[in-house]
Amino acid sequence: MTAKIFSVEDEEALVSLLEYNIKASGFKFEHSTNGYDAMMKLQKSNPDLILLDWMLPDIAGTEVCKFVRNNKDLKNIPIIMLTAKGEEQDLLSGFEMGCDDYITKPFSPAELIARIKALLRRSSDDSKEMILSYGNIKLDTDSHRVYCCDEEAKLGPREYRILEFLMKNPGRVYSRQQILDNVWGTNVYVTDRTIDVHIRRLRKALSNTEECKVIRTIRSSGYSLDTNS
Amino acid sequence: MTAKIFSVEDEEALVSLLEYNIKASGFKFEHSTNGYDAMMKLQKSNPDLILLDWMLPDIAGTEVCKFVRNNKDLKNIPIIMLTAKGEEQDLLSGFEMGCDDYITKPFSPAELIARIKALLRRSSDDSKEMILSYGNIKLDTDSHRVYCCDEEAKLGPREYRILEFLMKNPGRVYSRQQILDNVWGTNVYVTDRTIDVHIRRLRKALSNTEECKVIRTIRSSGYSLDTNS
DNA sequence: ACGAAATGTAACAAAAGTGTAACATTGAAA
DNA sequence: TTTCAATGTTACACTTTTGTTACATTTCGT
Repeated sequence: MTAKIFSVEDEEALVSLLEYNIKASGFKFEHSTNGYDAMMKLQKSNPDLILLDWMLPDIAGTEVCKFVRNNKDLKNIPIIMLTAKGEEQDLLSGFEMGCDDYITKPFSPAELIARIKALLRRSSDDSKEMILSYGNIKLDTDSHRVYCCDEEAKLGPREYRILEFLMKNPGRVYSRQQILDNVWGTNVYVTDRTIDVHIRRLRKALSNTEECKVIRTIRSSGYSLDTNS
Repeated sequence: MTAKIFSVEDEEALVSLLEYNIKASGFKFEHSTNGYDAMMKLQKSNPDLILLDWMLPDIAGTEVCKFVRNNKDLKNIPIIMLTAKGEEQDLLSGFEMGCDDYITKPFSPAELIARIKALLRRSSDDSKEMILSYGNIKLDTDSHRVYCCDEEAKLGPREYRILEFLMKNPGRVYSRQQILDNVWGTNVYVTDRTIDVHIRRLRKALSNTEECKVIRTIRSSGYSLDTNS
């Protein structure tokens, strides 16, 4: 039952850090030092989670990611990408490629382990493709499409992630800080007001009918997916 | 309630910078200028977070880190290490030692504070969802909704927090000062009479039926959640 | 019953929180 | 390159909440 983590990473020092911490947390550990080797080994290994460095000596992380997502045996394995600091632009392409989370180097093992556990938890109780739904809203995590009263709603990536996050616990109130931590990631400096604006955009996109107004404002606390009472 | 930050740092100028910014952000501040002193003081201090310079006059930061991690009372305290720029090697050893985050000198106070807050948030993740109930009153901390005789009661944020506080110990009498400290926070100066007004508003919002009148006044002592005798 | 202290009530102004639109920036696509 | 979509920030309007004050009412000891 112990999960297996597969890392694709060329920096030797980092590999031993990863191996040490991952094993210390009770997971199995395997790894490749380059992309082609990874693609070869992954088939046999069939791990529960992949740690993927975005900059590999041979090919880009995107390629490995694409390979995994196009392989029917591997496509549902969660991927955490490791990026160098300041390469924020990689993040979006990474998420578009189908990565589930990211972490910037250098990072704290505690945070990495926390993210690994979070992802494993998520992927174990989600069956591969999942359709979250609440009221008249449906969100397909597989195709990243959102339907509102049977019409497709067009959301930007950020709005999509916010909605996905809120839909995991309908009714629950999340503070702006919690939304930031979960959608943007920790150690990202963004004004609280930014969330208001994205909530506004989300509401606008989900305003086909009155029935669709499902984002509640809880003054001085945050937002939740709920009837507006 | 306010977190205590313990810094281990020998550069005097940096200490005052730290002290100023940390206090300005509402945290308590303590510090040592060397490793041995720190190890002595930490036991008694029991802070919520440690800021640890990696280069100390007497011993290496690793030693202090190791000491903390091996001490059962201190082992769960998050540690942020301060390193000089470009000493990537330190980072790895630091993380192996169990540090939770790092920051390179020189750093911006804003970033430091942000990281401190992020770590504190993570370590005190008290997202316990529960439904408090007393008599005909139900309070759902998850959705921040309050029901009185099965109807939803609309409370302002302050009233909500007062009720939540009172509901944690039904029957117990709290003085106005205790309510102030717990709902408003310490170091806030507000007239006692303000509480009377909020209690009034709370009662008004919870006045569906006679059954709902559950806030008792204890003359010259305070209020409690209780049957009105 | 009387007076003093404590509490209830209502009204008001200030402060805080939120909604909204407009703008600047950035990266990706054409 | 230009163009466009996504994003984050800011400014302003608007609403709700909040704390204070003044006055009414209650409680309690004498």
